[in-house]
Amino acid sequence: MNIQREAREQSWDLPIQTRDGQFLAQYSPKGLCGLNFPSQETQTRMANGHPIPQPIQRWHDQTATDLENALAGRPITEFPPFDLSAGTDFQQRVWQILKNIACGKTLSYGEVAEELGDRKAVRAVGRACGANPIPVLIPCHRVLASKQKIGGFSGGLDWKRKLLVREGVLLLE
DNA sequence: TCCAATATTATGC
DNA sequence: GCATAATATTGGA
Repeated sequence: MNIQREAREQSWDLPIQTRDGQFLAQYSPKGLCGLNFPSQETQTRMANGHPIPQPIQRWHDQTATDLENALAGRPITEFPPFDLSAGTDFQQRVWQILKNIACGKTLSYGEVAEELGDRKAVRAVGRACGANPIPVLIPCHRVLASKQKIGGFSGGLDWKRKLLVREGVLLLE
């Protein structure tokens, strides 16, 4: 694996208030690089007093709009730029596939693995999904286990169920 | 370089 | 249904 590690780049953390709580978006100079579910930590104000560059403010507006749509189960048409350079090649390949899953549709871990060309990499796919830095916008919640079973979710299974129900996806479990 | 851990899946009991 | 083996990738010792 060839991951070039640079000195810590500058980043900005900005909160997004939704009806489901306050999310926390993280930006690098290249784009959106992280999104956190509401928690005690995201309640604290992060971007207080720091100057926000104009492009990042624009990305953030887009992110906030997208997040509202995603939480409402509506399809997202336009994304802010993503900075996925923190992930490995394999992970970025998986995340790319996830972005292509239409709203209301689901894939199994095995199907994602087949898209990658290696049917046996199902387990690695699950691992890559768990490492997804931008849940909801990169719809890792649309990846289920076989037979429409829920599988797992890094942000908590309640979130996964809630998101899928709002998109009209029916689960077995 | 090796080893344990994983958001899996297919198979056998 | 539950236990188990097979399998790819990752991160840490």
